Amino acid sequence: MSTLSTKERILNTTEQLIADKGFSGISIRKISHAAQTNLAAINYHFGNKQQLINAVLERRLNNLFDIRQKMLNDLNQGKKKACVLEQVLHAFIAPALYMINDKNQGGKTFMLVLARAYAEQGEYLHQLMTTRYTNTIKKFADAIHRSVPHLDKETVFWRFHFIIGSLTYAMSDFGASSISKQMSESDYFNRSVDELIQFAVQALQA
Amino acid sequence: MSTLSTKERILNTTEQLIADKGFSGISIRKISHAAQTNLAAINYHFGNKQQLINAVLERRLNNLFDIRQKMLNDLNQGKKKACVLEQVLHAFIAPALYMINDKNQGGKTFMLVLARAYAEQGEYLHQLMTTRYTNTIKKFADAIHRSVPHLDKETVFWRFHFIIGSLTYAMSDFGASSISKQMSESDYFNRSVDELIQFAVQALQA
DNA sequence: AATTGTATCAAACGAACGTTTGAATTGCTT
DNA sequence: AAGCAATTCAAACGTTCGTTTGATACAATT
Repeated sequence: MSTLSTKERILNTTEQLIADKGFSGISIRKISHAAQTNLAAINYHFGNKQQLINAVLERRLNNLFDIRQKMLNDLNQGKKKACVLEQVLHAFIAPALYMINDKNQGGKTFMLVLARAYAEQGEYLHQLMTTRYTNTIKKFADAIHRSVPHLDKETVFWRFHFIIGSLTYAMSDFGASSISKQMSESDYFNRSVDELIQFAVQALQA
Repeated sequence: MSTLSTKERILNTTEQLIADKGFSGISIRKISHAAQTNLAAINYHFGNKQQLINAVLERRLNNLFDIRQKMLNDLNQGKKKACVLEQVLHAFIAPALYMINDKNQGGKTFMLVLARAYAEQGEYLHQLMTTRYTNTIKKFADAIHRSVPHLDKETVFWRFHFIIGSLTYAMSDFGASSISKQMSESDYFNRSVDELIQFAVQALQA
């Protein structure tokens, strides 16, 4: 427990509090108390509140997009032309949903954080997508288009957009886990990945 | 302008401010000032801040679900057995997106409010869906299932869920309107409705 | 005209907020 | 052991927040 540095403890605690209470439900006072540190420690380590929030988001997003990029690269390694739609979508969707099972990191917690961030930190996320992660996103859009060449580029763009929406919404529900309590949690995850990918495949194959 | 009652002015102003700044960006001080009324008037008319927010959400949602229910009823009137998937989805999706063009009401504004509410007022929305609007939602799920009887009920449930996610995400983007500025606004809306419905149809027809 | 209920207003309340400051404490290097 | 930088801490700053209060203005009814 206490092997974690103060900085890491603040990051983890902030992530958990955002997941529980939302961005509007946190304060650096609550965070510092829950992280068992001092009020000023947050400003010392992160500057101010917004920079702390940014750090929480970027820590996980960097990891998520790294994994996505890696999985897409592995797909393209064998054949450069042919792209199986199902595999491309899997490389995009699965890392997001499987972060949840990563017990070492608070993956499930971050799913809720990310879903909330789409509404409450939209500007900052949009900025990230159009700068740091834009290359990866473009590569995925290209790969999808290559796998369904009969669709025009604009339609692919729209549907990829809708799929991202479905994924975001699904992630949000995982945190809330408001439906179908009859399954075990891991069954629910696996089923979600399959259903979401099948959903996306069906939506893209006209 | 001033023909509106103070109560209506407060509702409209609150809606606009939430769309602009998010739920965490509003205060009853800012609202009362922007609505050109007094601080205490809000508590007088609505009780407290949360009840004001609830009133903003319910005013539009009641209208939205009324229209959805009506359109579904019109579909079922002719034939009771056969349901065309495309029409059912249209009855669900179109009212949400066409609220945007309703200039009399601040439809477009509310789209942003609703998208934000999914993340920031999740508990209250979920409560609304499982109480006041549950009948309408069930009827849509049934109608969809009847139109794709070859899919098992659980798959339909999942995919309907994903479609709601896509719709929510799309609505959120309308407010932000961050993409494809080349089209006119109404063209963009109409294109969105068509693309989203086609997307949903494709996703549901295995 | 007097009365009654509705609506608006300025003022004040305590609480919680983000940030800053300067002193204490720790951990590492010399 | 001394010195130095990195870290932690208690305390305070000014601001903003939601809510309450009691007085005032308005409208409708008797």
